[in-house]
Amino acid sequence: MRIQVTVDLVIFTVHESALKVLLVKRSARPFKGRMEIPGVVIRKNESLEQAALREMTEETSAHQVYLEQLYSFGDPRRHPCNRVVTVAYYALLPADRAQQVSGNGWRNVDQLPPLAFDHRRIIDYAIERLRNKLEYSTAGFQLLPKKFTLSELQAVYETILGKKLDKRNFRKKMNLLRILKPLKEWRRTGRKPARLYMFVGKKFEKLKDKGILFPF
Amino acid sequence: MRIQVTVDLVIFTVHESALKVLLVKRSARPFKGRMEIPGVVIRKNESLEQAALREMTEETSAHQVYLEQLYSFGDPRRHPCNRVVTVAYYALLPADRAQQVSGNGWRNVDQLPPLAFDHRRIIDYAIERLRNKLEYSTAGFQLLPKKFTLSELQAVYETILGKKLDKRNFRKKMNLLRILKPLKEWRRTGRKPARLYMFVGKKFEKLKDKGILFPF
DNA sequence: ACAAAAGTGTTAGAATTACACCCATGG
DNA sequence: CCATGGGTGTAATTCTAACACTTTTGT
Repeated sequence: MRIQVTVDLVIFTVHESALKVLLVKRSARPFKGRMEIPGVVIRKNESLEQAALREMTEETSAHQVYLEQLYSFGDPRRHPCNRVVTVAYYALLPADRAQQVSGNGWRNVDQLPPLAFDHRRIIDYAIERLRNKLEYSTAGFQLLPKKFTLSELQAVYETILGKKLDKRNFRKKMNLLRILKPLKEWRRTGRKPARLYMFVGKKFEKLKDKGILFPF
Repeated sequence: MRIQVTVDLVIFTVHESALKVLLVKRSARPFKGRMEIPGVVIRKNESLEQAALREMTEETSAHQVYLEQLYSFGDPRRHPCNRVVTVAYYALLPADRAQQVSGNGWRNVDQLPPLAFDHRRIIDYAIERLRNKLEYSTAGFQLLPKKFTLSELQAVYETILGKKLDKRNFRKKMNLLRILKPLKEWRRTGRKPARLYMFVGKKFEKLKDKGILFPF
């Protein structure tokens, strides 16, 4: 039977204390003119992940990003005309690199416009996954530039989890984890200069496997 | 481009202190004669989940089972002839109902024969997911009959996690969770009769959302 | 009476949580 | 000199993990 397989991408970033996703405007029917998340039809000789990376690069020019398969959506009525099964991925783009993305596609996840297909549901599902992932992995670091302050890191956690965290407990925990390297550099944007840190763990490390959990 | 979409099923059960998966023998090429996990090509008007349920019923005659999407595998070389993207699901079949499955397809996950395609990898991935799921959900209960003893429940946990648990701590935790209803029935298979319990939580409840975690 | 599995509490250590003040800088 | 965000420690509580003996039954 004739089925089209696509890969759709929920690309997250955090900016100005808000979790944002990258949307693009549909130029074809159906849903012409509506916003949607970026997607591609997979090619003959590429894997699902390769297709996701290809689309990621096309939309953001970004390489080396955190990218993870989210879920596959295959309801026969999700596309009004054809039968399209989509394998959704989500990606985390550091704030500094998100600024370089051309166009103006970043939308606050709390203020999404009507979207094409079931893309709203896909985004909702991705947010849920991201929240969970934050607690037992180092995904949060993938949303920050290479060098960042502890306040910036905490702000990412607070934004995604949607709640305030205690500054001292947060820092204590980060110290314990031993995945941050303090640099001899300070950021002088606010009043008192803030120390910069680098993430030094492995990119996709599961902290749970080491018996470590973020207790937030 | 022409792609076939299938749904493959990793069906788990626990029997005689071993985690088992249901395998079937391939009757068609390629890999004719090898064992594989059950799979179906999706039909025009069914969703992915419906296809998974259809195959589940076909193989086990079981309804009302725990079924969850696992991951989608789409490497262009995973099928030697065609391009096949498979959406893998995994299911948990209670021990008593697993005995009623015709044929002799249950294999210990520690002693898997060579499998067709990338099915070995799919099973390995499903095991990993199941282990994780056990810790923050009530998935473990789905592998037991409606009524069960605490020792049987503990055995399921020990089997899947691959390690011994402390009996008193295990029971203390189960008490705290308040998801077990003690019955006025006892099982008289061993020496001292063991009290039977029923699971009374919601089927797919995420205990984490209630701030509850299995600490094993 | 003995073997086998059922059942039951306590305690030490670890992790989590709540909480308040001083510091360095720019304006 | 003051407003702003950076930075730091302790104590109470909760959770986890280690540990051994008694009970009940069938043989």
